[in-house]
Amino acid sequence: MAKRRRAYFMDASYVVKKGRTYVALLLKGKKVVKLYYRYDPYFLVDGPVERKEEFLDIQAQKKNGRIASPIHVEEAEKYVGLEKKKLIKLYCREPSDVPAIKSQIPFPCFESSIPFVRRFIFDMQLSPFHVITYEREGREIKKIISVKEPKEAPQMETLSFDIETYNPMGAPREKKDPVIMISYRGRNKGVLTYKESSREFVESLENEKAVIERFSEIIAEENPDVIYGYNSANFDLPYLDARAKKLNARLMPGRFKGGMRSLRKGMINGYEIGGRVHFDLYPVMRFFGFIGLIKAQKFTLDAIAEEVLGKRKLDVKKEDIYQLWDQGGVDQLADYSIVDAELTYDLGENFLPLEMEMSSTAKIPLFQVTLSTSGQLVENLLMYHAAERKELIPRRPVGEAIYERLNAPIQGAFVKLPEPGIYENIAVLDFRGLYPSIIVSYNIDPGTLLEDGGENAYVSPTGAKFTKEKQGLVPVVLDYLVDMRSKIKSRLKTMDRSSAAYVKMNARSHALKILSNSFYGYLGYARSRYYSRPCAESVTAWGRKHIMDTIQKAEKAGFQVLYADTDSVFLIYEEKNQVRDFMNGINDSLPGKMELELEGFYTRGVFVSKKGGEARGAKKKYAMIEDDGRIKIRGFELVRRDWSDIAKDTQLKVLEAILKEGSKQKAVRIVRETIKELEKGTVPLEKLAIITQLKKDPTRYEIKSPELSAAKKMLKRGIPVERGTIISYVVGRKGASISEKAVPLELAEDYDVEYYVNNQVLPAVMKILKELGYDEYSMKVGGKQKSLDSFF
DNA sequence: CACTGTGGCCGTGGTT
DNA sequence: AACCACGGCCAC
Repeated sequence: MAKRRRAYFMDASYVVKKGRTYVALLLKGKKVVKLYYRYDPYFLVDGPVERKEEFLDIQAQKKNGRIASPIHVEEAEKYVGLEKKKLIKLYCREPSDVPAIKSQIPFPCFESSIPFVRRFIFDMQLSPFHVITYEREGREIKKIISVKEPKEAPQMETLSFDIETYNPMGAPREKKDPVIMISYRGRNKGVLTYKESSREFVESLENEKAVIERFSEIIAEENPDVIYGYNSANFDLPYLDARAKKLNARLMPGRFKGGMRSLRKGMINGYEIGGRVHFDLYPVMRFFGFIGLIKAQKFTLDAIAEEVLGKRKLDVKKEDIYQLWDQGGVDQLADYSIVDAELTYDLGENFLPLEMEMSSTAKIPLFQVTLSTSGQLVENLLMYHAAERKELIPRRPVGEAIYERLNAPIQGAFVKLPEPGIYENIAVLDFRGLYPSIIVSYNIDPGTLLEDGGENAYVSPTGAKFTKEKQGLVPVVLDYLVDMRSKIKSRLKTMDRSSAAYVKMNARSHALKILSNSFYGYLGYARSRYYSRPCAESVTAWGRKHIMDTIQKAEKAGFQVLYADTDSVFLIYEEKNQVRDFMNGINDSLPGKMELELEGFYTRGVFVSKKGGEARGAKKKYAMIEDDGRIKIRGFELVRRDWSDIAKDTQLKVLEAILKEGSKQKAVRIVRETIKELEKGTVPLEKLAIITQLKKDPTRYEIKSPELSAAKKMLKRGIPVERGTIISYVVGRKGASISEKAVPLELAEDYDVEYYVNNQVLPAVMKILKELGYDEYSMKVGGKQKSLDSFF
């Protein structure tokens, strides 16, 4: 007797039982359950449809020696561009049969490399965290009746954890060095260890094995849906796993007896916990840093917690941990450990709503979303909607095709050269979501691109034509995302900012923005299934056309156009209403979803010249002050992490003196004072650190550089350095070249005054002070400025 | 192997 | 001194 039930769809995996494939769905209703759905994997063949039965005779040998054959064949019809196409649909016994059978087929195969669980999500049109209504018999789902967006998000149970290890040699060795503490924070919080402590939150157990087993019990008691860690996929979980094996300890962090499994997903390492979501904050923070959502100098827990939460870790050095453990510092260590678990928990709670929205928007289960790149999110969403529209999903490019794409870059945006100087009354107009709005308005899609002819079409400045007859996949999906976001944004304005609903909707708005901003890049991404050079070229060509038209019209209307970059124009105005009238006029002439917006009015702004000298202005470098006193700074050294704080702080003070107070005397005084302090030799080393990431493995560099030289000094001291490590270095006094002088911050003892004056502070401020008529000499010896002309 | 795209600035160490 | 390649980070 079938029972009808409703539950949130949380995650899915698959199992093969008695030679048949079952999708295992993780569902959350009153309780969390795991139920099974019979579903056969399949793929498509572009071959002779009338002889489809012959494909059933294929016998393919798998890697494990077993023979695989298709179990069923049928005809399928799919759209390819604007045409319909007949294909052969071959069903297989289990997912691992697909590549084997495919390799025996002498015709083009499609949709064979889509992971089976994703395939199921597409075909059933599931969304993570949506509510499904289904009929079940025993542990089996017989039918999925509906998938609906719930009014309320599921209440997620969460738990964070962190481990401390004994580390007399610096880095702990998993064969020898024990786990000495495990801290956690969920509904309860605490620290597990095997020495005595006076802290009430510490639970002292008999030995390391008991600590690990007690941790398993705690997880079972708390029963979290999500387990947070910080770098836990690379360190904590593999380490715990290795120790548990060595000690023969029972480590069962999963549900339904699910184990742990390490997996590589592109460049990112993941560690799966069966039946729960392992949410490692570290790769997610890297991703958010990469797309500019968070701004952090480093991606350590300490740095991110400070940036995001305004909280710091306790001050215990990693290399001192074993000494604290040995020398009666268990209480101190426990305090340190529990703060780590709490910070990780707070970060997790902070980012969980956004990741859940990314998950349900991109149709990728949460664990996978935490390991996904922008390209994978867009690709998955497009495949999901391609399945919905019965469109054939294009294959991923391989080999030579990728290199061809990489070797043929696409012309990008237009940037207008600014005239250096100090200006007053600047208005900034910009196109809202320029590239997405172009894609939607001109129906740009690989499938709407017309080969030749075609009457009813948009013609791009490159000559490419896009039909107006049928809306393409990319424009449809993008239109939906952009439209939903604008609706959510207006709803948000009426909502109580502290409510759970607001947090969720705000996260969704963010998720939609991240996704929609990635579509253009994905069209030009060499490894994209939907790569299209004509499409990507048309997007930027239309972008250049619209911004240049706007500049031309602004000049015709009597404005001086100071600067423009991609989607924005900077005008010098006399009356604000003239700017608004001009903008309205432009908007009347724009097609579809395109819109020019007023970004803001600025009372004063600085544009500087390029380093090379001359009067040529520098692009992408300016500072402006708004009517309300807020300062907007772009491109200057002070927004870059690879400049020292002493240079950045001085540059900021100089800009403020000029923009806020209009006082060049004050600006000069600030520079002279900074130089004096540097010469005294009393500036703290932290203010002199230059932060740079090693993007390659340290052995693979062709050239010498200060950061590489500092990295080598770290390696010599046994501090690990690898691709991706972020190096902080100070230029010291010992050595001939700058590289030789570069010393990692933690080993630095002194600094080179000359370097910090001539290569850091002065270059940063002189660009600005040059616009006021000063030269370098006058900064150092306190002489008079070259020119007495006053700007203000 | 590689993190959606192109345009742009600039430091460092090297060559001419 | 002028110029270049490499490499990193930022604007959009």
